[in-house]
Amino acid sequence: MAELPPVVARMWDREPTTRRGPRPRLDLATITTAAIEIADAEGLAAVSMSNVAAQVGVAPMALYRYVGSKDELLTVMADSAVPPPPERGNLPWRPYLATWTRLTRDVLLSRPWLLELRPSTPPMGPRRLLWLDRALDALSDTGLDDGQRFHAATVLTGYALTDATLTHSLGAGGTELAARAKGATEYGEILTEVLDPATYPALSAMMRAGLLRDSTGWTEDADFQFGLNLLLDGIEALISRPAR
Amino acid sequence: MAELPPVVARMWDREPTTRRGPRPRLDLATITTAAIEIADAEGLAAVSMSNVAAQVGVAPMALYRYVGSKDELLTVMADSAVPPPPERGNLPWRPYLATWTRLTRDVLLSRPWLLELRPSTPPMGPRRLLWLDRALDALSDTGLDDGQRFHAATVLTGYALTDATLTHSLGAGGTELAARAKGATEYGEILTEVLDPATYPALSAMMRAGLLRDSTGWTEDADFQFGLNLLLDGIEALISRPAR
DNA sequence: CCCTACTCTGTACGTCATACGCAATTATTA
DNA sequence: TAATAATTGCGTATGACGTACAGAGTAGGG
Repeated sequence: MAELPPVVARMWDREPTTRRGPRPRLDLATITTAAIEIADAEGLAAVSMSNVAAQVGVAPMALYRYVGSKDELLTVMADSAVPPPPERGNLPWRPYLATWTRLTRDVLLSRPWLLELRPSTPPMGPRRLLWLDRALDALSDTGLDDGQRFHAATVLTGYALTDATLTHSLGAGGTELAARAKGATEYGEILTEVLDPATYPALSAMMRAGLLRDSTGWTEDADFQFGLNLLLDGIEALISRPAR
Repeated sequence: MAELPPVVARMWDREPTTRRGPRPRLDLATITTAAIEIADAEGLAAVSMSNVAAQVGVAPMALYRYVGSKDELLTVMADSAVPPPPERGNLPWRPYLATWTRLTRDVLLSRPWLLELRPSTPPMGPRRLLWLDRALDALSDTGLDDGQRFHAATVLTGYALTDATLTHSLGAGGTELAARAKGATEYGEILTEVLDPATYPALSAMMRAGLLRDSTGWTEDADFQFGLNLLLDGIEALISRPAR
């Protein structure tokens, strides 16, 4: 039986019920909520141990009774910031996974600081695992085996993340650099200006043809739909293929 | 015409050729190479302005004549660390994009610190754009329009990134937290222990069935292949669909 | 009632990014 | 050739940050 890392234990409320010493004035959820509020309001850079401690009315070092390090706090935040997954209802796998993936992307866009958080650990928190569970459940009628379903979900998550990253960086940038190059139009202009058609034939041709430049009728939503259908087509092709 | 951000200009050697003042003792490439060496050897955390400056034999503040901030340096690193894309030869689009995606993943796994790097900007460096160009080029015979090809490439990149992240975090972890939970086996054990079958029916069933636990015959490569074929199937379905 | 485990706090340390100003150096202009 | 202007490299300084450590107070177990 594997020993649980301390933070994981606290994420799942696996603390021993009775303990000595003064009763804790905080719990992990309070700290996490405060940290998330700061991140929502002022960005991830403002999430310092001092700021979080001030937000919950405690000295900075007190937080270390609940979290082993700032990194652990960020890990917990990355899980708690995720809302519950959508209800399945009696939707077939394909439309359910479509909204599932879209909502995953929307969460990332509504909390852009989640994009700056690179998970150094596979998901182990209750919220993200709940999302995973629902995706696997949606695929349970399809005849795919465990590994296939697991990876289908992984692929969809990855797509949501990629699309959110791209959309966000083309939209309202956060960094100074991104602020300078904000907007798909300006990005296209920069590329057009910098690319040598000899070494970048396909890309520069595409740019000169006006991709990303004339935004007439362009909706990022259509782009998302496109890639999503691509993935779902792939899954469908896999399902309707004879089992091996 | 869009003004180029200063670092972008330097990445593309768009500096005026003659300038006053002392001749620069460095250039951006030297600094970047040094920074990459440090990241390769000691990890991204060891890439501080002081360390990089020491590596090239200069005072820390001297670097700011070449880079506007540490963030910019990281951006440039993220581009320079990427090798040239594979040659197309006369491969059809599908096998070419298969190795293209696999190599993308391999690059990320051979330089894990690239995974920790948040791309806050769409790719604007010469190396990454070259990769993009080759993928677009491979799709040029397929009858897909510009937007479709662009997004197909995006999807493949995203998949490589997702898979590399997962593989890396299940393999040799970097963080303390990941070190504790290293290995797919132990990850599976943790999940099995922590999941309540009532709220996580699909996932806990899958775990009890032994996914991720008995690694007999399990190769991460097969997993990668699986997801990749899924995507390529999706693209293929799109190609053979009548144009709209 | 004392001991023991546990919580919170204040202080302190080392590191980091980077703002500012100065001296040295070179191309341009007079 | 001499003066000017631009630009580089460097030293110093600052404020913020993560966190190690030690002590004081608190509550349950014996």
